Amino acid sequence: MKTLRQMDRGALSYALDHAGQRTTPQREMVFSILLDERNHPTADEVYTRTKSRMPTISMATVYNCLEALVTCGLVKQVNIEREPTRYCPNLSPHAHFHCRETGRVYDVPVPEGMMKDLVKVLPGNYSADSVELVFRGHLEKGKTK
Amino acid sequence: MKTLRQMDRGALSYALDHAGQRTTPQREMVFSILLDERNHPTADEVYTRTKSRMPTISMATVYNCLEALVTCGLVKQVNIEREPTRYCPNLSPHAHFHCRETGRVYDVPVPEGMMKDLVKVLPGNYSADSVELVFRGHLEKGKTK
DNA sequence: ATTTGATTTAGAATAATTCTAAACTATATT
DNA sequence: AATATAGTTTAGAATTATTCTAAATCAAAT
Repeated sequence: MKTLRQMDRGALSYALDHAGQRTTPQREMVFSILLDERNHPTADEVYTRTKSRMPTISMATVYNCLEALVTCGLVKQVNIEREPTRYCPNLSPHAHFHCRETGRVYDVPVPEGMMKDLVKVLPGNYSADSVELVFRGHLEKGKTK
Repeated sequence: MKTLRQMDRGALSYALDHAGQRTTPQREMVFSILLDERNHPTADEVYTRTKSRMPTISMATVYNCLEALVTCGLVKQVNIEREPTRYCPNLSPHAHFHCRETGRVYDVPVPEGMMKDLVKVLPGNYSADSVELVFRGHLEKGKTK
């Protein structure tokens, strides 16, 4: 895919505008890159991919764009151990699985309502607005995914 | 508490030995510091506290000791967002709650077997050896803890 | 047409962590 | 007990992801 679909473009402009931010070619491109290959790239990987289509973009701009996308809620940051932050445009509730062998991160869909149920383990005076569930391990041979 | 309790000392020596590592004054001190105040200190905080009782210790040694404790299974690393790694000597299954206001991290005990149940959301070819559950939010006024 | 404010950019700065190599310590071996 | 061996500690340098800075660019509003 070379460019943002109309639907995604609309969602992007709407979300950015809602957060008081402008829609720019760089932000569109970075968002497009994230949607294009949803393998939880790092900022550096996003930079490399973006640069191939928009050679003048800088690393700082990639960070700026990613931050803008996170701020306006279209992208989630995924931090695993001390590794570089990864970026994930999957907005539906899900967990993450981190393969120790390949280092890859996979989305794991969770049953409807599970994330909300988890919050119930918290004592009454704890109020959570985000729940993060990360598994670490390895993929059994045979299936790669 | 000024020094390691006999029980903890034994557990430490046993665990280190089991991992092919020696029991040293520095490792004992760092372990003692972690057990003493269980508020998920960063390496830097551990360094400061340790230095007050063992002024010649170096930062590198603190990192070495923490790594040794993690390797031999007595301490867990807790990574929240991009903040410095924190260290937690609580070995029973628990979740973490990260207060956005104070930055503090709290242990949240979870019901028996819950962590194991969570693994069931994974597809068959995913094999997890660790489960991490982190809540983020704030503490309601009134109770501080 | 001009002002204003946001965005992009390159490069410098920051900060947590890891690495390096020398000094030290403890254990094992003679 | 003396020596060799291997693990540990130490200070400081190196690394690296990320943030900061200030100038240049751009777009919207007056």
